[in-house]
Amino acid sequence: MPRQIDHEARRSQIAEAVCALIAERGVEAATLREVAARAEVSMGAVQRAFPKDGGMLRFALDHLIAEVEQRGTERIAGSSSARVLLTVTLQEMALAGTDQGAQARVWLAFLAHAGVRQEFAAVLREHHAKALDLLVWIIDHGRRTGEIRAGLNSRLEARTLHAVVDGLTQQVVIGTVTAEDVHQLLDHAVKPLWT
Amino acid sequence: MPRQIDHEARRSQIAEAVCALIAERGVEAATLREVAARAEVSMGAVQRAFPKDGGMLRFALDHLIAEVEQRGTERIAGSSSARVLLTVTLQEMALAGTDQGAQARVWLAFLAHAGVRQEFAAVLREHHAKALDLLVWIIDHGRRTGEIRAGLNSRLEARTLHAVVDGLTQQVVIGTVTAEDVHQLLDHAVKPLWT
Amino acid sequence: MPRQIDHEARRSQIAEAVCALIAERGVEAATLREVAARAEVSMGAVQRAFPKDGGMLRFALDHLIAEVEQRGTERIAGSSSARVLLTVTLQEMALAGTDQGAQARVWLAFLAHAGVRQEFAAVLREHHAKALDLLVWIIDHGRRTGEIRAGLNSRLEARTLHAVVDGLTQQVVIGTVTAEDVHQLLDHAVKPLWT
Amino acid sequence: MPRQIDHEARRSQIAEAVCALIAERGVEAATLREVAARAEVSMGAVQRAFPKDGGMLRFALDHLIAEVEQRGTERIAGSSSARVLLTVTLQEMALAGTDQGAQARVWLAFLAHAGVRQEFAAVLREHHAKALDLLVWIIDHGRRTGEIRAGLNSRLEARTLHAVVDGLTQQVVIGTVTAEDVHQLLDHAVKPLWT
DNA sequence: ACTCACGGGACGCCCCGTTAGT
DNA sequence: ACTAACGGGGCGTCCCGTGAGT
Repeated sequence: MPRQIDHEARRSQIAEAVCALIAERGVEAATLREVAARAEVSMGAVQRAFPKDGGMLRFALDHLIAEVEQRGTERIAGSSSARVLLTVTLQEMALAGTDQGAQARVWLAFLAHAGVRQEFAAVLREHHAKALDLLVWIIDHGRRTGEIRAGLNSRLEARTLHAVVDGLTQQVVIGTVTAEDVHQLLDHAVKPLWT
Repeated sequence: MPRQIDHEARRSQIAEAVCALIAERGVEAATLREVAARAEVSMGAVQRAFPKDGGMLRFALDHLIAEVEQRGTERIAGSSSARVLLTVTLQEMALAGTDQGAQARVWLAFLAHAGVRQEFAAVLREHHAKALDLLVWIIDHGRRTGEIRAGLNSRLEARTLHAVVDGLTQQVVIGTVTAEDVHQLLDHAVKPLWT
Repeated sequence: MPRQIDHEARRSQIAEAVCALIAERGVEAATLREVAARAEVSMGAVQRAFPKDGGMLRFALDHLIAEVEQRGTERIAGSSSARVLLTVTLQEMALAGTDQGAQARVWLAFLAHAGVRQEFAAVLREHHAKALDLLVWIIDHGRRTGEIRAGLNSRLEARTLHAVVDGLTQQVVIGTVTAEDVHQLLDHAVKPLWT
Repeated sequence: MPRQIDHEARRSQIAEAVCALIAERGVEAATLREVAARAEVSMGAVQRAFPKDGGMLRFALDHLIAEVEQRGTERIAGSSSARVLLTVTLQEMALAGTDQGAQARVWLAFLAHAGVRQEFAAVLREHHAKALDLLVWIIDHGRRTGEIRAGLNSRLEARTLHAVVDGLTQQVVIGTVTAEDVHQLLDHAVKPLWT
């Protein structure tokens, strides 16, 4: 079924274009024409890939999430230290890497979009839950390894940390923090957890 | 002098309409026509109030910020306890009140918009700085009153707390936390500060 | 009744403005606002002077015609030579004077307008008839003085000459003839008449 | 190739509509919307045919000129008699045919427009020169065939005749002459030329 | 008498998603 | 599979004539 593979690749290619467009000019700029031009593909091809217009945006969000998750997964691969796991995960979640400005902007764009379109909020909630679970798991893991203090509510800590990274993403976008600041602030935020 | 009009009131009225529209359908829905209809005003009146279209959005943001700031100011009026000051301020900053869902959505919309339009980012940065300074001041105040532990970097703490409230605003919008959750999480986040 | 006089002066002043506007930007530019601004008068004053908008244009046409006629009258005053009378009259009718470019343009504008608005055509017809009668009278006068050949149909000659000057006005406007050319062509056109 | 369209035909169709509109309500009535409606075409189609609005009017003028020229060419086809050539040509130039009232009005409208818009004046000048050359050629031809008297300045005669027809066009528009009058006047105007 | 503000209609333009015809 | 052409909705803008209020 070779066609299917091409199809998926095409969708990814388009999703990239969508994200690029959103990063540059906002969600509303992700129109059929613009996307086709940016992806260097014919308009017809885009429509074939995404019969419904909304589907395109939706897929782009999924694509973005997958991208972020994979990037995080890669960076923590092989680590068993809770400290490393937690630090790296939070950094990745904050989208504060020097090459992630666009991603952060796109993320925020989707977030705002979710305020207005239910289905996107649902996707975001799902991702949020997954990320939260990961943090909880890491904290629990740290407790087991002794790196993290016992006697704290791991879910509560995870939620707080998640809030921090989300807040930092915003600051990255408006430009009040640098990647370095983010690292420093995250270090400070997790400090109370270490034994 | 002919027909006298309170221009500022008119602008505020329009700004309200703009925010309502953004809350419901996003920044892009805040077109001249829609705004005029929503504000129950003629299109011509809107244009007279805001000769340049961009000015309207910009003013709406200023209006929103002023609204939020005033609401915060009112709620902390008369308090001298750092604990109360800090708690209330953070709650207000998080826009988590049960009647603030719309405000939170609008805020996020502007945030996303700022990712794409420099001038909005500047406004947001300015507000951010102001809020941060307020937090720093409160923390320092708490230190003076002995409510807050000495030996901590108040700016660092303030930045962290600010990040937390920003993150919580997001969660309010996508619907993963309730107002109550926010209060609880904020309490937890500030706990390390108290003596 | 001093008020009435002022009123008439005001109307003339406005008519001048109307003509200036038409000369520069066409009939459609003669709006209430533009006229008021150009005449350095308040909009209200213009409306008081011309309750109906159409009346303004109409008056301006009358004004223009009066202007042209007076100018012609002045230039032929005192002449009894048919040759002079005819030559000067034709020159004036052609609106080819070096300072009459604007007048010619306005004239053509009204002409075109008359193609679309009956009442203006009527005014123009009336003026046309008057001018024609004048030419006939001059020719007959010339015959009586012996300057002009007998045995020609004066009305026919007058109509032809009128057509010539009208055509020349057009050429003045589009810029294919100079004032000098006009004089030369008119001389040539009347040559067959002289004894 | 997708849907094939004869662009030139479309443009002509639109030009017709433009002329019809101008004939009825003046140049200013030739707006995108009106033209589209009159040509029974969508606004988008008009814009595709004439990306710049000004181009539409300009093309309409070219179209009108071509129409007039072609009509003249057809009527003189096959004639070698200078008398016929000249008479017919002048009649056509005067736009005095019973079915040419609209054309005459449109012509005048463009003429007035040219007083205000340089580029139209240029087109008109060009057409004027061409028509003049034709008249000169016919007169010279008549001299060669002996139909027209020698010893006259053909250019001067041509210019005079041109002025006459232009003037007659005006009179057609304001309604002071009939088609018959025009023929009679033209006959009279050319009489001096015949041997 | 004057002027600011008004409501609104129409303008040119942009560009959207779709369709029809290779 | 591709794309030119489509119909059209909606944008911001302009500015008109009118009227309410000094």
